[in-house]
Amino acid sequence: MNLTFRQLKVFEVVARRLNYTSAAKELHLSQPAVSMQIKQLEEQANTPLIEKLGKKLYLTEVGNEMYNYARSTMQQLLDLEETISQMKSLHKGHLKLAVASTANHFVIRMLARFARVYPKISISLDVTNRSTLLELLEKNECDLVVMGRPPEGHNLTARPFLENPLVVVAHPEHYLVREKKVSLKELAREEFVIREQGSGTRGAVERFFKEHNLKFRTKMDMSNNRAIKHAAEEGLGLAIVSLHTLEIELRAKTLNIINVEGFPIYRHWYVVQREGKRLSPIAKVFKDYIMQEAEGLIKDFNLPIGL
Amino acid sequence: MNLTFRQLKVFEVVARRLNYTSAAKELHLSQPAVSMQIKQLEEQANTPLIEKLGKKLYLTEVGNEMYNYARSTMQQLLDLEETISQMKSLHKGHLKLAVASTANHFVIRMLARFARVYPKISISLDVTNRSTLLELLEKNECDLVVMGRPPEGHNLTARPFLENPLVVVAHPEHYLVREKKVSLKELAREEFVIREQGSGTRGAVERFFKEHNLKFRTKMDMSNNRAIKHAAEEGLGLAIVSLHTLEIELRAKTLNIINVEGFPIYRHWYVVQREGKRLSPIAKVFKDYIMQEAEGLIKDFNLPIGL
DNA sequence: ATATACCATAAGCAATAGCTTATGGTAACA
DNA sequence: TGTTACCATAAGCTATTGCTTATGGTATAT
Repeated sequence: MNLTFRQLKVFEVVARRLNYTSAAKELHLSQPAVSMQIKQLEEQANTPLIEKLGKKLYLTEVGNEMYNYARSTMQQLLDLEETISQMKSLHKGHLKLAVASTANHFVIRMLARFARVYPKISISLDVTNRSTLLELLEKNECDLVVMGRPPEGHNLTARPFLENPLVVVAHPEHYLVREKKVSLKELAREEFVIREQGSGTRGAVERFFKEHNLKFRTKMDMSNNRAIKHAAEEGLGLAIVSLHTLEIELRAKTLNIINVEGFPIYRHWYVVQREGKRLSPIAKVFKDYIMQEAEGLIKDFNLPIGL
Repeated sequence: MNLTFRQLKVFEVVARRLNYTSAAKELHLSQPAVSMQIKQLEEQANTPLIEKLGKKLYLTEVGNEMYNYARSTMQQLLDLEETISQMKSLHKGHLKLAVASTANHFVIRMLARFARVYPKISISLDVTNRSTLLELLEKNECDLVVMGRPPEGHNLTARPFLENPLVVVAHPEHYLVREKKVSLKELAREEFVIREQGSGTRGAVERFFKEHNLKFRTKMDMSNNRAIKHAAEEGLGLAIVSLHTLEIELRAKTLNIINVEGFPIYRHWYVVQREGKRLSPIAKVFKDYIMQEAEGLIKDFNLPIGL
């Protein structure tokens, strides 16, 4: 059976009005055009759908079934159109994000504002490490990723949208905290608690030390940012972390920033997507949103760090 | 939006396989044919449905919605086909009947057997009086009617299928019951309990008396057949009823048939439909069924009446 | 670097979908 | 009995559909 939506539409009108001529008017067609559509539909169904007794039209039993089908199908089509149109107009839809652990804090802050503007969209947020992020991009399992500078050669498009200052922190009683200016040489004598090998932060710090021909000594490395800060609080070593993750600790004065020569190391946060990826409407809007708003939002919660 | 079933079908395969070439094979088409259908569907939706990242295909968010829609719609179409095919093959369907009150008894008996043969069909049975039956036919609100001879000039097709003997009954103690043969003259001295004016039975009886130049005196008329018989049982008068309605009373010996000259009056039951009415398959079968089986079925429960 | 697998695009062609106008037939109605 | 309202059918026309084959581009794998 090879129906057309046209046949169903015309049949729906005829079945409703039980009158070809007035159906033709409603459809802005000639009366024979209607007759033909019905005839074709009857040929497809291989059974009469409408019967004429005297002057009046009646639906046959099969015709009645077809009428139900026509209405149901056309309603479904309307629903689909509605859904698509909502998706396009961003009133609905799903946004799949993934962010580096370190970016979690301020991305969530931005998401909260964004979600208030588009209340009907739903969001998946995966907070994970760098290699998993790259994997997600690879498998096209998310729309956008927020992370540090991605490696070359993965067919990724990355746009920096926010500075990511790395600072050195220690617990308040650390002797370097009192120093007005700490040289790199002094710093290099310390031991550090820092993110694991392969993380963006770790890479940047190691490069920084290498550039200055200094040795970087790690006391401990961990994949959990909170744990790193906690270790620093406990005096296990100095920590080098993104300023954006320090809000609470600075407020609570459980950690202090050390004013080191050459610091903060300015890295950047990037919005990353697969090259050639056609973003969903909502993803496109979110990307624009963070590109524009990031600076302002961060300022709102940045604390004076005296640098 | 003006989709075609073809587009949906092709899209369904592509969305399922996420591979144009293999979809083309499944559909026995060339690969460009598939590309074009998808392209057209995307034009209709005015948004991409499938995206290619590297070598792999992915559904966009809207594409996923469309996929759900396509599957649902195609499933509905299958259901419709199934329903129609069942209707055609008589495994399903609805039979709308109406019968004269007097015919109720044996029609139900036939229906019971019929329903056993076609267990999945449903039946509406309207038991009502003659004028309502004609109205139902007029409005095409039933497939078939079983009644006495219908009047001319209603554009009806009527076929007699069963004799309908009208007999005179009285309660067992009535003095005429004992008579071997009662003349019409004797009968005419009696008063009768009978169906209302306009009913088939009443018409036939009045015509019968008129033909024999006798006066027909009614004691009481009622539209309910059971009430008529009950009145006769109570001795209110003689009743003239269809033999087919007497099974229980004869068995129970609460009424006796009086052997009157010229009785039974042989009338007929007719299957009636609107002229030109296209019967549904199941109605057609039922009509054939009662034309063939009526005699045999009636014999099964006819009682000897000693005529 | 080359081969391979896959999709997009273009050109061309036959079938038909989808109308239109004109006309004919029939039931209802006055 | 003619008139009216309605549906069916026929003829004819155009735009579109739905393919095909040929070809080109690109990401991945070797």
